[in-house]
Amino acid sequence: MSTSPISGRYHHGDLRRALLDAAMEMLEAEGAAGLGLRELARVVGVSAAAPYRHFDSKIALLEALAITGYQRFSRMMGEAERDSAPEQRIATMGQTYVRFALANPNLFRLMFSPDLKRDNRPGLRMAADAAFDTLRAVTAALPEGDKRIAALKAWAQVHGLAVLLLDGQIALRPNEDIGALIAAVLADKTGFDAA
Amino acid sequence: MSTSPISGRYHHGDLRRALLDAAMEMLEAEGAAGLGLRELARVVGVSAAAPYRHFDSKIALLEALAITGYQRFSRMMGEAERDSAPEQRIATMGQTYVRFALANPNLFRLMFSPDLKRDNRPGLRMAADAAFDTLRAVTAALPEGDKRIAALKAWAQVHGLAVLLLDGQIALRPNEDIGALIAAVLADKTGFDAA
DNA sequence: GCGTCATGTTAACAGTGCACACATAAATAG
DNA sequence: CTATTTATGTGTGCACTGTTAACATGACGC
Repeated sequence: MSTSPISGRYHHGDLRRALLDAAMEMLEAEGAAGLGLRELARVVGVSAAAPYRHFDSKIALLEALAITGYQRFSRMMGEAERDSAPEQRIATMGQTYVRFALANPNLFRLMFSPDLKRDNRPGLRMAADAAFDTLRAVTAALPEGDKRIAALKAWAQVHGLAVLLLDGQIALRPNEDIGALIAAVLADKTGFDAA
Repeated sequence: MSTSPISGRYHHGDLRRALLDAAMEMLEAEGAAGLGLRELARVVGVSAAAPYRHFDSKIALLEALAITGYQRFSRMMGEAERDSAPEQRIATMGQTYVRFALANPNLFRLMFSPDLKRDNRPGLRMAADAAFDTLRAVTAALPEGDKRIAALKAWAQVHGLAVLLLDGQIALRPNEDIGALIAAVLADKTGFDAA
């Protein structure tokens, strides 16, 4: 926590930042459901109603967290895109996608939470669109054929892998390298035809 | 709702069933977070504490719902396996997987919820294992090569597709047939090599 | 009929999100 | 520099939640 409240003051100084920082920690520690506004206020050392001066509701707070999540995600994906040769681009970005999810499980879950999408405030939509634009840029690097299907397939593979790993559904072998696993799954050429 | 409480009686008759039925409806309507034990009791026409005679906690109730979810899922996947020629097996079961998710969004989400997995009661584990055993049986039908990777890839594809569709992340074209989309993604042979 | 026990009820506790009126201090106008 | 407006934090209260404990009811075996 980088904020120093200078305790005892009536006005906090930068409560919004302090709330966001503490909330992000609580989110990763307990999940979105375990993040309580009152507990959050308690942690930051402020009254229970104070957070409402900065966030309309709990969902608005979560939305702000999700937005910074999209920004981090976007930045990482952008770096992955720039730092990789065109042929490796998709593999590298796939790795980055899954690694981001594994590094920030609850933030990742929050970003894809339908509860947030429900009352779609524009801020979230914009951040999400910006992040996914980075993904869409990869479509160009896809092999020939139906690019939309190929893109969907790549996204589904990567996202499915991330979610299954997050939920502990995939049993990793002892000392197994996750990166190698991701690479193997992405590179696999098996097709499951209906004939 | 198939249960008739014969209103006015002190003892309900089959409260457990009534609770499960109503809870399943509420789950699909509102999601697991929106399912309240008190509201549930109110709907069934019973006091707020009554459900605790049949379920230790809210999480236990959700667990029971998830178990019947796994049973339905297992049954559908089993039928898909039996009713399909070996070459089409994977495609058909993939279709079934995604269709189940789309037909029971919140139940599907609940089944994969990490909150349930956290305090892993044996009943849930068994139901889940039984369901996934049906999936594991398909591994045999996979093409040659590293079967584990191919199985993981298939699972990730199908699960990712289901989750992305559920969360409204995939924009469907007007009048687009979901079945065709699933089939196209599954059949696609694009591999994303790292060289 | 009598007791036992499963299954209901009522009441209470601790916790939550949120809204209101009020207090304080920082910013701004004169 | 003072006066007033505005931003920000406090206190209190409401309606709701999950959960527990003590008590009531009635179904079932003797």
